[in-house]
Amino acid sequence: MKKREKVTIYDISKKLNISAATVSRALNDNPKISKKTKELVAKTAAEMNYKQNRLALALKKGRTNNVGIIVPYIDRSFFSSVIRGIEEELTPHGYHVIIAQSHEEVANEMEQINALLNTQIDGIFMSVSKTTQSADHIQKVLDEKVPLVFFDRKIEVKGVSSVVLDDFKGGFMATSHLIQEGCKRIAHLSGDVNLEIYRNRYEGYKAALKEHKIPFNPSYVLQTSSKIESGAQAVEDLWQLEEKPDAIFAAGDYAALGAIQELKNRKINIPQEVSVVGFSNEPFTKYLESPMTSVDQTPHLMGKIAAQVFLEQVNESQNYSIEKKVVLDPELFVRDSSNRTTLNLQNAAI
Amino acid sequence: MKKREKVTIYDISKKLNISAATVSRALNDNPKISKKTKELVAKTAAEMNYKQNRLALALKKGRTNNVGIIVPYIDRSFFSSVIRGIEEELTPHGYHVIIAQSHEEVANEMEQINALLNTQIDGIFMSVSKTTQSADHIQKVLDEKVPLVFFDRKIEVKGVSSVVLDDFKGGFMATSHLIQEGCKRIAHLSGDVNLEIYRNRYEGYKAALKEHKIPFNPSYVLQTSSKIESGAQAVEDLWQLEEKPDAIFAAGDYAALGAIQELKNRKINIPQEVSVVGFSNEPFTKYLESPMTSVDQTPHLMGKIAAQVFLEQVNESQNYSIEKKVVLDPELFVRDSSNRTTLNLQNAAI
DNA sequence: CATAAAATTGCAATCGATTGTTATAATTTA
DNA sequence: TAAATTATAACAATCGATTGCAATTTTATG
Repeated sequence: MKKREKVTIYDISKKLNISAATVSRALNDNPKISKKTKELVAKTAAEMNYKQNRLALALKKGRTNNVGIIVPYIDRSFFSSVIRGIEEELTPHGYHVIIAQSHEEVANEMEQINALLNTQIDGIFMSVSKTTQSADHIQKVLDEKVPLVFFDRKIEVKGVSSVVLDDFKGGFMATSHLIQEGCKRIAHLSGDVNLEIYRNRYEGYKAALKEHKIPFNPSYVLQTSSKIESGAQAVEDLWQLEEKPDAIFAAGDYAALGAIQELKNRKINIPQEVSVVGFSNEPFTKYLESPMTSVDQTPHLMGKIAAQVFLEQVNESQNYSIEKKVVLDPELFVRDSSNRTTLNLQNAAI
Repeated sequence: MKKREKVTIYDISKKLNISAATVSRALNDNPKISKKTKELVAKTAAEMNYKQNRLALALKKGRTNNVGIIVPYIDRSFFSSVIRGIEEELTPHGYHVIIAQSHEEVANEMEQINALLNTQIDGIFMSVSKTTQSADHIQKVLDEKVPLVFFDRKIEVKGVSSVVLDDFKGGFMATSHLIQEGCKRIAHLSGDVNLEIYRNRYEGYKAALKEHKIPFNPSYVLQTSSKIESGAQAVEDLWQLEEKPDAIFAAGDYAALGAIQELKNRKINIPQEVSVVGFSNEPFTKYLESPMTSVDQTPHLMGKIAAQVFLEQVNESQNYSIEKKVVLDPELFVRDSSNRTTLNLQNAAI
């Protein structure tokens, strides 16, 4: 078993008795090289099965054509879809995508950032962890003049571009929808308020109530995690109240699912007695026997746009200080869990 | 806005009036360097915020500490879980994980392989696409002596390690379970027989029938895709038969879901009249109002083990020809869609 | 045919770190 | 105190490709 032996431009240059510089230029279609030489080099390179060593190129050019993506967990539907979007947008441009997980811990986030910076990536995409508060570690990225693009979860850092969902609007749409379906006492399961996205959904919820002159009742707002049990627990708590809610808008699909399960336990009809809307449009929502209404975050598109923002940034060459904020529109997928109107129509039709 | 200026060992060497070689050795704790110098260098490096350029290192050492993973789609639950497993196992060893998608096309698979080889990755993990037949492009990887590990979907290539599920056993377990639940006429939705995994599940199905002396009925076997509609269509077809099945074992969860939906359409009780078992244990299966029985492929573990196999391989230094075949045990998650026994107990209890 | 102009190609430095070999300084021994 | 050892550190080549500048060859012009 021979050792791996790679063919270099020097091997080609020796074989043809020309300089490596000429080989390099020929392969790069440099106008200073004659057609004959170019063809000869191309042919020989092919024969010798030459492959450009992109490592050497990267060292010389100072660009690796690798970008890093840091997310809490890669196997979460939302994140893997964003990653897919980024990969599909960047691959045609010759970039490779390196993924890293923070496991929702700032400490890991910092380590991953450092590790990525050491490998000389050309850019970083990230969605901050729940525990991220300060921007100190982010600053290091900026100090190295590495383009950074936040997606979905961001923190405010001057000079950093971001692509996020209009979570306020998402919350507003979801709540307005419930109001239009005739709900008056809408509870909200809010998710981790440490994250801006959840705060915005909450604000959207409040704004929708206000617009429709529905009084805001603080006891209808519970903070939940993204766990199913948390949603079930919330229903238990809510049902201790005198005035039970007639709708639940959860800032996450899992909490919404937990709520639905607990409501079913209590033999409460969905959506007639209580309508439920989730957030994220997780794949499972549409496969439920009675599918769940949810706000879609267009993750694939988010990834693609984040990639485009990055590309714009690297193409503006020297000026790395451009800051672009993209806000995507959410999309409400109305399904059985909140669809009183259509349901009535259906019933009427029967 | 100054240009990005990185600190190199030369900057340190100039500042301290020593050679770059000494700086390098000092940083690497080489015994030939005095303690004083080491401390001085370490201190200065920290002060100057020096970061080792792993690119230069990689060029010198011939190792990038990057590995590539090629999967059909990264946002499929199974694959993203495997990727997570690989990432978590390799990150502590200083490796970075580059991901690439084949979109189920050999052509893309080849391109991605070439692109990865050009970037000089240290290894490749892959799950072949449905359209992959020949091993020509795989051979290129071996020719370059790059360690390759197949996971889940593989093709037979000498010298390549693999980590797969015991799909035969999975099919056998699923079918045996149905038989134990009292089913006699078990249909099978087989998935793309071009892939070994589906052929194995099918074989497992047949073996279980045989073991329990249940006659094999070819008209109970339909080839489906991994689409929901495909499963629904299969039920339509099966219900044309004289003797309707009393159970369905689908080689994929989506086909199983489609089957369940169509059965419900036809007001057929699950599991009493027809029991259903899927394969993959997709997240949605357990969130269905009546959760679906499915065979779990332990993707996270599969990723971790694939990573371990890779690590063993690179540590065996020169000998790249070791070939390791790991076969993981599937796990059957019995849920409502096939659980007649417990259901009866429950009913009895009421 | 000589010379200027244009077209090709080669030389050598560079990117940043590593490492075998050699040189210098410090320490020990006679 | 001089010679022999040993401990430190410097030199220079290397990994593979790129590129400014110089050199050479070819073609054009007078």
